Amino acid sequence: MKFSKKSEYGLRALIELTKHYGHPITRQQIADRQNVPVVFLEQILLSLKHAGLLGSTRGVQGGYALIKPPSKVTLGQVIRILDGPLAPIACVSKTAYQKCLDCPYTKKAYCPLQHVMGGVRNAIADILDNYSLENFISGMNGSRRSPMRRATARRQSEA
Amino acid sequence: MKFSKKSEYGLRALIELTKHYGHPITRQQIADRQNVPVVFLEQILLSLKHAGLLGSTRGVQGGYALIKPPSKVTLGQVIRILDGPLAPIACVSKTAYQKCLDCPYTKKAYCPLQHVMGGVRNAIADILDNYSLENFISGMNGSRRSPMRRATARRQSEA
DNA sequence: TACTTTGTCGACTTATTTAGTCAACATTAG
DNA sequence: CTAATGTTGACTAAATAAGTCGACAAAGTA
Repeated sequence: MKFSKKSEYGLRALIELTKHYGHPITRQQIADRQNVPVVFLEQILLSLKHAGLLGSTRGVQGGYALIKPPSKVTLGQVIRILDGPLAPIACVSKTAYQKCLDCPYTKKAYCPLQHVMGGVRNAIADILDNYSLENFISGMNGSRRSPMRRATARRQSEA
Repeated sequence: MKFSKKSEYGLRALIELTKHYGHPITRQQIADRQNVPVVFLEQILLSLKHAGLLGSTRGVQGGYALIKPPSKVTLGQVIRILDGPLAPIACVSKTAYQKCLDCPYTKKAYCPLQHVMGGVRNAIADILDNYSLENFISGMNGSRRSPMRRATARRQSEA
């Protein structure tokens, strides 16, 4: 149940890109500051570009830049681009539903696994789809006003 | 971010074992009813046995049986046995914490990724560690008295 | 123009994990 | 004894993850 390095690096790259919103920065700068392998990072940046989150300019003074407002990009979007659906099993995904072929329960409502995993999927998506890049970088300093609070305050105390 | 087939099959096997709590059933019966490859299932049952959840008797009339009360076994336990930690990144795991070596943020509190992923980990663990096998099989019929309700009712409506 | 800096693309490699399979063996009931 | 069952460890094949490489394209600068 882990996210891949791709997602991790991608999100870390977006920290830098969000900080520099409005100005392009090079892969090399991102790689250095976030300590990720530059040639692997390249792949990731390209994926994010093709998905419409980043723009790029070539040549001297070139680089990548975030082209969507940080408040409009959620971590859920980013992770889906780089890692695929959030759902722990395909038959409870809302963005990439797939019927599970070997499941012995014909009716959705009768499958205990689907029941509980649907809950897990929603819990994950509820956090990640409501957490923007703006929230993301502000979670870095001492601020406690991020939307995380609303979403997890109760749970934190129980877990 | 998926659970492996191992976890899925293991949980499905436990549906059968919980239904037959008190009496051993054979791998073959479990495999047939839950539609999983019998030789792969074997591995899984052994892991669950070594972890202390199942007992077994050999020979004719033998088989596997759940030896812990269904109300005392949580899905979180089972998944940790078969799939490892629930946390989406190792540095937020409570049961298998590992420092992330390439993270540029020296202080835990300053890492945005750790901040949000900690929330995700707690959301997942809160569901799975509070969901027992008893709840699991009762989620199968029309019952709406499972603890899932408390944990996810609000979230469901938002996601 | 030529050169340097940067991004673009596709193919390639390598390691790890997943999802199984197999064969030999141990135990128990009848 | 023997048939049914669990036990163990090694093995394999396919997929995925993680990362590399080389040739090329564009944009600015001398």
